[in-house]
Amino acid sequence: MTSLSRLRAANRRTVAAALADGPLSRADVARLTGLSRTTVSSLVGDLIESGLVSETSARGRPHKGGGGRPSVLLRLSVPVGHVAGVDIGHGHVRVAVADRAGSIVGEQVAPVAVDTRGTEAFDVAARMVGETQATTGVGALAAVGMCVPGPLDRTSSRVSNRIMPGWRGLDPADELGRRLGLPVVADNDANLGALAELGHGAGRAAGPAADLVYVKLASGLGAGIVLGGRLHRGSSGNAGEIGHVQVGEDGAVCRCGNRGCLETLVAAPRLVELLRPAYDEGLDVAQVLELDAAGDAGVRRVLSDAGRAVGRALADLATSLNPELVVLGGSLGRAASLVDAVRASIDRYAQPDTAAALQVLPGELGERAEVVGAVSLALTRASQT
Amino acid sequence: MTSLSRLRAANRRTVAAALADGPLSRADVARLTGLSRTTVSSLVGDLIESGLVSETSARGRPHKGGGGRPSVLLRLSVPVGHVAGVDIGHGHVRVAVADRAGSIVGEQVAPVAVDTRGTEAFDVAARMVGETQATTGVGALAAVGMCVPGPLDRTSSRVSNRIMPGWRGLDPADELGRRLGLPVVADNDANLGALAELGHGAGRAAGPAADLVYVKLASGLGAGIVLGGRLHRGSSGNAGEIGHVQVGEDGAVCRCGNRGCLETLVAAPRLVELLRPAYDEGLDVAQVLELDAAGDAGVRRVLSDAGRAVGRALADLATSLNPELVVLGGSLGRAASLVDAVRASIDRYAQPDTAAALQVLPGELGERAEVVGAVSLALTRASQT
DNA sequence: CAGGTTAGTCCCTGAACGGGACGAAATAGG
DNA sequence: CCTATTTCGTCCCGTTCAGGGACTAACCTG
Repeated sequence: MTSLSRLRAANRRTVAAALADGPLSRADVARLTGLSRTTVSSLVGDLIESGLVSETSARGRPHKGGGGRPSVLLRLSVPVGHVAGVDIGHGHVRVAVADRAGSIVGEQVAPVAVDTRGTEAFDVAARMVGETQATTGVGALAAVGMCVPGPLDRTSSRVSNRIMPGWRGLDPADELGRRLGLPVVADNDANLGALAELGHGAGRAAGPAADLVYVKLASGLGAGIVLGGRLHRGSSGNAGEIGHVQVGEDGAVCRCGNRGCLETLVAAPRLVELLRPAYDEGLDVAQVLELDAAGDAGVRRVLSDAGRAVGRALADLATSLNPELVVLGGSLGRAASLVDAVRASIDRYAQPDTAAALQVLPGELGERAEVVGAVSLALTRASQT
Repeated sequence: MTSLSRLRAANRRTVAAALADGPLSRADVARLTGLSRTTVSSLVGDLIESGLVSETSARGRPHKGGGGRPSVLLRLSVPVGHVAGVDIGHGHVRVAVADRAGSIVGEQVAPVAVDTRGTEAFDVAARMVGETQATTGVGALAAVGMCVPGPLDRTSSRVSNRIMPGWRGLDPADELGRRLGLPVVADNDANLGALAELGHGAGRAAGPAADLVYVKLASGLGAGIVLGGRLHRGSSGNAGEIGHVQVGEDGAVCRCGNRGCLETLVAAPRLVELLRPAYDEGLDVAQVLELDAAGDAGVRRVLSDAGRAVGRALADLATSLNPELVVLGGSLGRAASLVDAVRASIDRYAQPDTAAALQVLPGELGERAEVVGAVSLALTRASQT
């Protein structure tokens, strides 16, 4: 690859990036990119030839309104083919198939006891991908993104620590890739949730270079940290383990081996257990959320205590990072009293200027955040080929 | 600027970057950069003409050892001219003048009660820059970097909050720039300390894309956070305010307006005050460090208590960011019992995998870190013109 | 219908990279 | 000592790329 052809390739990408925002004419692209109309015309010719861009039948208005030849609007062609996203959680497997524009055309969920069944989840996931492909009539997949419920080692991409008992030392992307015969990329749930909310959820408005902390409150507690629009993974891939911040010298022993981890106080199963004596024997998270919405005092108390604890940890993190947005995701992320308590706790404990500049929002994607993030990951991978 | 001339400029920078590592021949540069010998020759011609590169008198060995025309070694010319760094601390002003290679040729310190005297520090700093210039026989300066003891607003570059009573709403770079008639760039002490230790101190070995947290323990407590080799400033420029993490509900009232800030427990003046009743009436930080080195039990107790508190906050931050290195700077950063306590506290409270992958080192630059960072900032600025 | 305006294209120039040939400067070997 | 060989650096020239100017296309206004 010569330096000159690299320049042309870079300019092609510049043009494609300009077109990503919306349908534009060649003249618009020239104005936006600073390239000459001649060059843009040539580059667009290349892009049309390689099928990445197409002319629409619609005509645009001339730039300055008045009379003049109308422009031909261009748009990025949605590349043919599809991708899949797989979300393996602690108690479920969720699969989505999407076209190359990111629109999900088919989705499927199944409850699976992932924690106790070792690698069975990969078999289930592979089967579900095939089924979803079949029911939606989709052909071969270009790539698969995958969500893993725990941190991955940055260099080996293996499951690094004690969080998933049956998976230690496993390379999940490789496991699923072997079963599907497809390229698979994996990342953890909080990171993918962060990507999803940044691109398609509560963080959309914050712009692509935002500093955002996504917190997943569900059976565990983890954070995905986006700084300058890019995921921060940490030097060994363990960044965002906010659930293992210590909040008490003599707290419960955590699955990570420490004592007093925040997660042991606020994980969803623990909250349900706290409430169960006073409510139904079969109380579950969905009912807790309903009770909270209905204003039940006991539930509110428990959720706002949890929110206060999480907010306390987030306040310290915000004081150090000064992000512009915190998104609360996971099954508990939409509980109003929890969100309110997080906000209050941040206002109380974070550095005042930082707290004033910080937005706290519930996630918009709910339990689908991870699979949407997995689809994004797959799209990124697919566009690299 | 056309796209084609931009390409040449980029290649010029590539060549210059290759030469930054050490003296190389044109052929070496071609092999390293992937550019052709012809192109490299042409680019080097440009660079020599503009004075950025020069041929050395030394001759290199041919690439594969054996016979062959010996190569002419090239090196980056140190650009003519000088820059200055100014460090305005709470009780002193320090000025350094350096050549364009970053070697400091003259340095000066004076005690100034900056906190209480408003903008007088700028007059003093301007005078000291002039004096240092005169005594070292240096001509006009290309740029000045400046260290401010508190956070700057990211957009307005003004002093944003209540930390410096006499400076509120001031634009320090503008103040000093007006007095000197020179371009001045400002940043806060922790950020500049981080840059200095990363480039010329304890972080040298970590590589240029490291994740590093520099903690300044002195009359205040702040952190400079470097992620992927770049300073993280936060959405409004308040990142790194680790001194204002809350450690006690009913702690002392802090200058930031909150109660129970970590800074109120571990700032150097507070530690000295704690110790004074048991020691000399005129006890100061330097003596405390001596007593610590000599093994004095009382001092060790106080310093390790402080280290434990700081380590506690750093452990939480590390659990979230998973950095590879923490550098302890500021006047207290070299106190062995404090460093040990920080290390122990991180091992105790941080997520175990993260703690295992994390190095904790005392700063190598001591109280000169800020001025070295200010010089770096000035060099960056000067190379942009 | 004529004049004005904007979009897109064609042709050509100037700029940049890189391949090949060539002289320069050393070593190795006879 | 002389020649063959090897590597370095440069010169010449072809290829590729961006962009300016002229030209055509397509539409609006009066």
